[in-house]
Amino acid sequence: MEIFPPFMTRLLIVEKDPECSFDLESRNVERSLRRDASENRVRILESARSLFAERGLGVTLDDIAHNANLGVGTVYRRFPNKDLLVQALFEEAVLELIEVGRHALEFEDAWEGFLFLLKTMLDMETKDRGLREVILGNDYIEGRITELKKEVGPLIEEIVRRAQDQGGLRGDFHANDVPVIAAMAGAAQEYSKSVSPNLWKRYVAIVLDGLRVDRPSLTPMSEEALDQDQLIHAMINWKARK
Amino acid sequence: MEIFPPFMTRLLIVEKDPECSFDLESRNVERSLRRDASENRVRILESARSLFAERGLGVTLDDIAHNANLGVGTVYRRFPNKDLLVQALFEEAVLELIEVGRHALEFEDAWEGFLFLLKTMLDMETKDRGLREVILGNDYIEGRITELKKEVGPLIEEIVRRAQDQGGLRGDFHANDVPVIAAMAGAAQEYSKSVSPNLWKRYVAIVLDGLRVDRPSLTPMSEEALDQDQLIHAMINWKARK
DNA sequence: CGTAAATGGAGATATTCCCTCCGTTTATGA
DNA sequence: TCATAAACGGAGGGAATATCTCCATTTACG
Repeated sequence: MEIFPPFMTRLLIVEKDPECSFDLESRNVERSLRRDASENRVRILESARSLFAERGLGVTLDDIAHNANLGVGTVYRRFPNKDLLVQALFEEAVLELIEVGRHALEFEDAWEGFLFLLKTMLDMETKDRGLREVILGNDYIEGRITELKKEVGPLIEEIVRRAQDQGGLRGDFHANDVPVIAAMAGAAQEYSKSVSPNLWKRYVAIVLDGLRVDRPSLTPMSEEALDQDQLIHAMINWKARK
Repeated sequence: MEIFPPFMTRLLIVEKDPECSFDLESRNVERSLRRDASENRVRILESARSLFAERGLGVTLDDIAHNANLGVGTVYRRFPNKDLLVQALFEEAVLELIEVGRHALEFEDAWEGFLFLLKTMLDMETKDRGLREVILGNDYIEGRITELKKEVGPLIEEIVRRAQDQGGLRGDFHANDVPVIAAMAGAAQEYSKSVSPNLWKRYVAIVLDGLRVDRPSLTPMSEEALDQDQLIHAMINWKARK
């Protein structure tokens, strides 16, 4: 009687071994899974991406399964725990963040570089609550993402130093202020997103005016403040929670 | 700035019957409760005040009971639901907020008045997470507190207008920006409180520099930025959650 | 002291989350 | 085409958490 080991072995490598997973192309993954399984894996990732972005890492694998019109068993078979799913989804985003930092260093005008960094970073982190939690927090990301995150700090330090040396950025600013500012922008976003999804930019403009040395003039704010009605709805929709 | 000044006597007024409670003197309430019951009521309120301040309105009545070394039954007998407890505790604080607004209007220098308002308000709201949730949100406060909150808005509008007329505050600022800024300060506080409880002031200083027209110089920041180690611990202690 | 008031906290009820198990369906290569 | 391993769905067990009640006991006080 014949046995069919190729299936088993390849599957095990692709699914379980954290060392190798990064070297594998998605094509390999698709080949080693049955067609339906491979398609469903993609649907899981898409479902997770959108739910994480909208509601943060707190969403359950059950939520993700239902959102993808799949049974929970299917999701748990593919991603035995949330860490693996988070890693699969956010590694790329963190890499992109590093790229953003590198690019910010290439600006001739260091203040412009700093601006680029902050705005791009905050844009990514306000649009995607999951990413924000990955960057600012410590849950579900043991392993590779934690390592990648360590590369971001020194880049920001360098960007900040350049901007200060050239006299654009106030001297008492510190690279470690960046994550706190990201947390603040995130809070503005969470508070107002139901009525004005880009309102956070208004407050970033204010903060940037507070960071600029000898600013020539006030930055015009692109977003209008909330009106009375919007504020009331923001209050109602806002959930504080733990 | 005292958040809960002549505390117990006022709170004891509000016992059970919403219709007639305001006619009762605190002495009557004390007389109508047995001595031990009356003492325990105070202990419940103290326990709730400290837990709400620390962890927000999400704490359970069971938590509050245990923290007060009382049985949960005792707490539920005195405050059948959380709304009543929240109302008993925070009505006073909201009244004080209104007082702060009125006082801010008395400054000759309207920018100084605005400064007083924002700093005092944020100080209260960062020290007391429960108060922050009462002000920014809508849960547990149906009734009198909701009514009181409506008085705050117009005061802020007046303060903002004065400060803009006198040329200190940028013209595109809006009274409705204040709660969003409070949410941001709260986020900074939640993010860093475990390692640097006053760090939020650093970011308020930056924001204020961004709000001031023709600022003479940058405001010196009273708080140092987090160092590497503190940032790591802030990340670890930070819980995103819903 | 007698009695009504007050107490404590076990536990009923409900919800939510995590994850497994297994009967059924499906893809696939022989 | 068909046998078979892979994959699927989702009911449901178990753990955690919250809310609120009940009542046997204890306590204050006229």
